[in-house]
Amino acid sequence: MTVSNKSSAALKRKSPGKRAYHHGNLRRALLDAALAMVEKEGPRGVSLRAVARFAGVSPAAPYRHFAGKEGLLAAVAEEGFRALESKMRAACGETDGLALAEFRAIGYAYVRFAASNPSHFRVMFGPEISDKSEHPSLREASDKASQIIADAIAKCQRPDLEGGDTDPHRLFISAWATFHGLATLIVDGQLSDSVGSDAELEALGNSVTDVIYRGLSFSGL
Amino acid sequence: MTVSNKSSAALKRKSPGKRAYHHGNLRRALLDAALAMVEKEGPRGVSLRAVARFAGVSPAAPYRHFAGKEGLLAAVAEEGFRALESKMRAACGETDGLALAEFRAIGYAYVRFAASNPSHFRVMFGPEISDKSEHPSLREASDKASQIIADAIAKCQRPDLEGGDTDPHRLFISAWATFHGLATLIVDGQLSDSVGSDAELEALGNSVTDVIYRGLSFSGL
DNA sequence: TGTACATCAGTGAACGCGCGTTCACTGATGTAC
DNA sequence: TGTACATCAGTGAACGCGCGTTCACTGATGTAC
Repeated sequence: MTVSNKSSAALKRKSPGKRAYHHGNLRRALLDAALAMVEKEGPRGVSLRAVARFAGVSPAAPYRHFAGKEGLLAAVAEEGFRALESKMRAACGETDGLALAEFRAIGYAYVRFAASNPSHFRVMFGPEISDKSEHPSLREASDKASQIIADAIAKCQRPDLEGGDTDPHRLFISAWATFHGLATLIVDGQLSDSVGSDAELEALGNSVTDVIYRGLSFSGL
Repeated sequence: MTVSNKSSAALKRKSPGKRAYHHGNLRRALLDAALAMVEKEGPRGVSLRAVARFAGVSPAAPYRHFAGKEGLLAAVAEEGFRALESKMRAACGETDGLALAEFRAIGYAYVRFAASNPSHFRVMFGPEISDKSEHPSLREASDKASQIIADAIAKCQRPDLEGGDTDPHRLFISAWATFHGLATLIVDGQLSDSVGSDAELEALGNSVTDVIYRGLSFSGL
């Protein structure tokens, strides 16, 4: 996280003690700093000045890389959605390819992503970015991540089963809501009594994913 | 919401045009103002000065009624938990008393509360109140509300069924996470495409509650 | 290889602003006699 | 019923602060010749 991201070229040029005028990879450093501050204060507590200070740079420097405060947060969120997408894809790939296994892997990946990256998660779903449509690449990243869940549901579809709601969009939302709810409760610390360890998180994640999968099994899936 | 809460005695005393030195029910007015501002800006965007301004009162006046900004927000949250509890109880009371019906009624009441009172919901679960244990009456209100869900789950318990996780606490969390997830997605506007109308909200609420109930039916409930 | 120069990524001072909280105060209220 | 007075719920000015953003600037970089 706080690893120096200076290019090796930059490292060769400078003696390590001396502060460089050019940072090397300020954009990356600002994103990391923003994440660190979200962790401490929550998304609304982030100030651009503090992020710059944290990165060891003047208050005006971030404007070379982002349109402003909201631009920085949108970039953080976008990065988060991309990471979430790749985690879900990876989890999917580790299964035997059965629809059920994929579904469970995706749900658990979603929850684990939130638990391991609470700052990202908060920015991704928080109210700080007032209008996502003003950040098209963010919107795109977010859509691609949702699509994975929707696809997994579609893949589970078994029209031979009966009973319950069969509207695929509502079933998608049911699944998403469950993953998202557990993720949110964890990130907001509402379950700190119940998820002290990784093992407990896993037990809980599996249990919840089980329940929702079984619920969906009745609904034409 | 913005109804005047002056006591009738106060109204008798003053001609309506004249600004009273004493407000009459400033505490109530400040809570309402805070809610209105959360609606617009999110919980972190609330400022005590703006709340006072909104209530037509000087910046120092709120300190007669609350310890400070966090005190005000804690009072808002506490009020929210009490309202949620009473909604869930009322919804429960309208059923025929069967465990299943109660469970569904409670879940739907939870989601509808969030959809109708997004400001309250955000403050109740947001990170603004850094440490709930510093506000004992808030904690108490929150615990009483959770207990209703936990009790409903316990009432559903049917030890004759087999399969799946049977830890009651994890099952409680599964149910809560699902209700909470749907509520959160709605409040954060993630589902604005899907829940334009009350009818759609009801369909979705029922669908999700169904899914989770059916999932739980497999788990010793 | 050396040099002139355009471009880029920073600086740091300054702007106007709204914030939370404290303070001495004052006007209204209600109660004891 | 009238009045003195304690209490209460407000006022408004002031404090020090950190914020987002703009601005003219300067030092570093890399490229063309």
